[in-house]
Amino acid sequence: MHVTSDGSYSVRVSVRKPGLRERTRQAVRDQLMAVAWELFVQQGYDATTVDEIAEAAGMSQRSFFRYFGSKEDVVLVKFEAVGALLAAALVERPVTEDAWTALRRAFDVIVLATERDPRYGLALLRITGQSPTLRAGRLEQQIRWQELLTPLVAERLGAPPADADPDVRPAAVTAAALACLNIANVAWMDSDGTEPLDRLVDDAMRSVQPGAF
Amino acid sequence: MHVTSDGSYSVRVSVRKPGLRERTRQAVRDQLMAVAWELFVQQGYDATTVDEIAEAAGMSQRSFFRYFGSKEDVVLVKFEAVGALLAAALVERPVTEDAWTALRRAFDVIVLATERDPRYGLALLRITGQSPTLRAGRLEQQIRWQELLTPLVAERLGAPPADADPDVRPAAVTAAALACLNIANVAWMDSDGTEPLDRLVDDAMRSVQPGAF
DNA sequence: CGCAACCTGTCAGCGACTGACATCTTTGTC
DNA sequence: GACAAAGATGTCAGTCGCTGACAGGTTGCG
Repeated sequence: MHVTSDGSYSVRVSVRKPGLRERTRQAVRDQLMAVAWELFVQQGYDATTVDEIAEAAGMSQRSFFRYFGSKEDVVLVKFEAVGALLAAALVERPVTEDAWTALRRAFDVIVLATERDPRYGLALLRITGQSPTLRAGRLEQQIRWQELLTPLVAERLGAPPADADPDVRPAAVTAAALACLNIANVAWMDSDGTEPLDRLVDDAMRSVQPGAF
Repeated sequence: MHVTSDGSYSVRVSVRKPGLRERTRQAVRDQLMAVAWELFVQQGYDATTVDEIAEAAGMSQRSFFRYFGSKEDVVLVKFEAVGALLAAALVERPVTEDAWTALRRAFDVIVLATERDPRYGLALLRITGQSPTLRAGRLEQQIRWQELLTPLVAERLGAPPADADPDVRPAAVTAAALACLNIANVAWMDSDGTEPLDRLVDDAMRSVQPGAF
């Protein structure tokens, strides 16, 4: 909040147009991500130091950390947006669909994006699979997705059958579905993108889906 | 391998009795874990430095790292054994049981251990929930469990229905079950151990179980 | 114009972790 | 019991990720 000379307040609402400052900031972020990406692909994640990235982008290490909270963030931010996309796709599904099917269909946004540019997805999975830190970070991101999707799944499941003070069902269903997605992704990566991701996700989710046994 | 003066070889087989050396080594490890545990409980994981742990155990920081690969390992080794226990419990289940039920029953070894000493389990979950590093490490451990259990689940599922070059079903089922276990554990912790873990695991796994919809 | 907000680099420091070296004890063998 | 290999330990120095504090420059806006 900023107090003007006449004593009135001008509160910044987030509906303001980007402004040059923020746009440059985002541009730098993007460039930093691009530079880091290239280095990671070339020499691996662990073998690349933050100093290298910063220097390649023409700035000090300290400035790098003003744009990203940590080294892994440069990669992991790529996953952040996906959570919101997934949630948006899920609410779009017709209410008549059961939770499991709706989740499967929501995953299509990932499947389609991957099919559109398999090499990018492949590289992303490979890089994030390299270091334990990154593997862990990806899992953490999945937890965020889960937290985002669970309330939406809860609506579809309806009220719990009985007392059940803490209803674990929505979280369980969501987590199970995400686990399937994850398995499919790994299998897809292991096949070098040969196997159709579409089918892998289907297989994974069908094998757990209600009525499979 | 050791070459003796007459030119013969004496190869050490791993079937040797513990020996004082290994026993002391294990004792030091245990003591290190105990000391660290106490410090973590008292002042938190992040607020505790490796130097503190080492000093409290009467050794140098360097020596600490000769017993544990990393700071998080001191806590995470506690999960290592559980994987083997889980696998052992799973093979014990009758072959007539379907994979999902067998997994549920295998999880009883965790449920029972937790009910026997709830405070320990509660503290363990709380500590590992503190730092992002530890949360991530716990997830990594679950991946180990998954790798251990997947082949066993594969046996129960039998041959894939058709071609299905890479059969994702065993991994999917295993991962989904572990996800349920995880959800139940978190819910149990959130309830401060009030809710019976037994029921939470049941609820979580039933909600995903085949035939639930 | 002038001022405040923002961005920058530099320096210093912490904490996790590692390699190398020297020292001392234990262990197995003759 | 002497001897040599193997193991354990401490110290030192160094890397890397990350952070706070300070000083100076640039930009946006009234």
